[in-house]
Amino acid sequence: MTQHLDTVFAALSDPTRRAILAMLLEDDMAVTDVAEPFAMSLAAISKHLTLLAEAGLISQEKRGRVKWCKLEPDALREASVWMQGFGQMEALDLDGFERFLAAELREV
Amino acid sequence: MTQHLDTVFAALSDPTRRAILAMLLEDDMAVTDVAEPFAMSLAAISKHLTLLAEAGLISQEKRGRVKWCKLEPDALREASVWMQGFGQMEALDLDGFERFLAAELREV
DNA sequence: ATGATATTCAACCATATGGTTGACGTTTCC
DNA sequence: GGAAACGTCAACCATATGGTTGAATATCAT
Repeated sequence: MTQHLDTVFAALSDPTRRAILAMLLEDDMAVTDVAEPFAMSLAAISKHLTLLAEAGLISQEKRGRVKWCKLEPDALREASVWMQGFGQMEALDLDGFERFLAAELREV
Repeated sequence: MTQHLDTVFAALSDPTRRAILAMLLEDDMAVTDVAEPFAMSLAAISKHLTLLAEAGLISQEKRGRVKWCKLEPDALREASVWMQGFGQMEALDLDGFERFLAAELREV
């Protein structure tokens, strides 16, 4: 599990990859279309996409000669949970965290 | 802003650094005490701490010959906000977080 | 069949990262 | 003053990362 966090956070640490994720938020895209706005080679983008897929942040499905890239937002959840823990807890106070969560969930 | 996100996510991508952050959740610590549970040199831990400080995730204050390290959880907020942008975050999983944190600390 | 399109592969390069060791400057204590 | 504790610095090493280019592989269209 912590190894998975390694790859997720490493994937998020590059601005190109974060921009790609933001683009995929709008719609699924082919590799070539993902690459279009960037000032770098298609091969470089292809590598970035492979990395994102290995981190589970996107999935790729090949239909014909086109490989479609799809955002997988659930992969961010584990990392988000990890971070939320630091944001809300003053000390290692799981009771307090639990109370916070209960309140948070009631609001939804 | 995106440059700051680069350094925050990169800092979080290393398991040693995440373990250090988890330790600092409990209390402020001196560099030597942070290093104690790890099977690596003090110099290596010192470098990790420098990186965490540069990312704003911790602050360091020298009092006498001891340098105290303090968690700065607010630094995670920008990154957390970015991730929330991908929405569809399901309810936080408290049990999962608790298990994860225990595992993270055990790994040291 | 030919040619264009979509994507990856392989080799290469420069730089960053994570670790080591040993020497070094400070601060504390006796 | 001298020794021990705290921490960093500098040099070094191996590997990872982010990029390039050119060739290769599939697929589609004519």
